[in-house]
Amino acid sequence: MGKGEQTRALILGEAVALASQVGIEGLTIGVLAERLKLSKSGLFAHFGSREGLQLAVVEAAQEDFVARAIKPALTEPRGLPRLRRLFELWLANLDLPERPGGCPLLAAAVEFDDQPGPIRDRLAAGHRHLLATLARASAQAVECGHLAADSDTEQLAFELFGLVLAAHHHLRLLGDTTALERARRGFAERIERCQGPAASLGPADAAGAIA
Amino acid sequence: MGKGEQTRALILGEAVALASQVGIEGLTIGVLAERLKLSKSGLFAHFGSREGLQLAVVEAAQEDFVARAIKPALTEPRGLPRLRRLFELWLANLDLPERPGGCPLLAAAVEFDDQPGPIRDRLAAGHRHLLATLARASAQAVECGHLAADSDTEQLAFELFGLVLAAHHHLRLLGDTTALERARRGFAERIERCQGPAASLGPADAAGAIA
DNA sequence: CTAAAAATAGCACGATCGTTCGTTTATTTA
DNA sequence: TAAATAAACGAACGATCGTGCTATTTTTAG
Repeated sequence: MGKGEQTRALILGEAVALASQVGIEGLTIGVLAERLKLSKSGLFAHFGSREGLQLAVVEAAQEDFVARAIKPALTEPRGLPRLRRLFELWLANLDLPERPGGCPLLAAAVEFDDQPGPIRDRLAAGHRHLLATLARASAQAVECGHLAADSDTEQLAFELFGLVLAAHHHLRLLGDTTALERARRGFAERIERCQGPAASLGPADAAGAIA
Repeated sequence: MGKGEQTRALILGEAVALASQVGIEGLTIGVLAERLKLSKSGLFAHFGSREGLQLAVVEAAQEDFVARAIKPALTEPRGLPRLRRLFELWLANLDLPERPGGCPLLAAAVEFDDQPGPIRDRLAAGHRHLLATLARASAQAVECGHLAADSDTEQLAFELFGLVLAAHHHLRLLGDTTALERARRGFAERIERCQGPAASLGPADAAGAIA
């Protein structure tokens, strides 16, 4: 790795942290350069434009999320355990100490949801990817017999997304530390509903899936 | 109403619409003045500072939300009908034609959730108020026998919030027009869970509550 | 070790930001 | 209608924004 990519990565690390507080639109080349003790122009040269920086920040945050939440979840066995792990890691991502402002991607999604351009496109793509990952994990849980065969996995993914958003909202705006626990309860009870009387499992399988 | 308050209201109307697209932080006195064909300084005088403008915009948006969603819902009879109406009006508020950027309060909440100050305080207060309104409506539904006596109304309010947030997210970022329908399904099924086998209703009451 | 190349710094630009101030126009009051 | 008050304007300020240049330093390659 050349020196260029090295400092570029260093810049993006600080930029993602800063963006978690002030948002992607609040990111400023001057402030970022001052934090890193770089010159504005030196920093600027790495990205060619402000939008280039913003896009790079979004991509860095997305890669970080994949590395923190999605990839580790894949070590769990398919089905409910993996889905549960995914949800838990996702929640953990809302309150990282190195992200003082919460998840920068959620903030960016709200900031750019009505401003067409490459940033919005990238955010939407990542969003779709996460949604698909959730739905796939849910579908695998159905295949494994952990969830009822008639479960609507896309609806489930939608609602899990809602639980995380609500947790983020409550945690950050209200400082409500019970938010994460509420989200976990919502998850557990929502899953339970997919295992209702229609579920065609042996009791052993069902117990294993719940534990 | 003197001329001052009149134009002040006019300014805030345009400001709320603009803020729905660019956010509260994206609001600019210059741009706002140009849209209204006012001078920067003339507009500025109404609020004393940029933060004063931002705060006024938040308050105007909150009052508008109360007038659009909460107050009309109170015309419904207590209990489930009122809760249902509240949820429906809330969803309608996400996609108003005069708010091209969606709900400005949700956007503002994300923007300011980590920036202490009067704006954040005001947003948090409104948030708490809405949450309390949801929980109260749910509690009344329990009293009326529309929901099971052991329903956790605060947990319910939390999850309903999540459904709305998910709908907003999907609708605006992905342009997914099925998002509102997904939220409605989530609502219906979540309510159904509060009417489960533990519910001590006569069948007539239960049918009336569901219809 | 030296020359080519890459990375960073320094400086300046036009634009826009929020804000101040004095003036002018519009509105209300007497 | 005349005086008093309120509202809106116009110009300017210092600061900061993103960005384009040219130098200077640092890293890499031969």
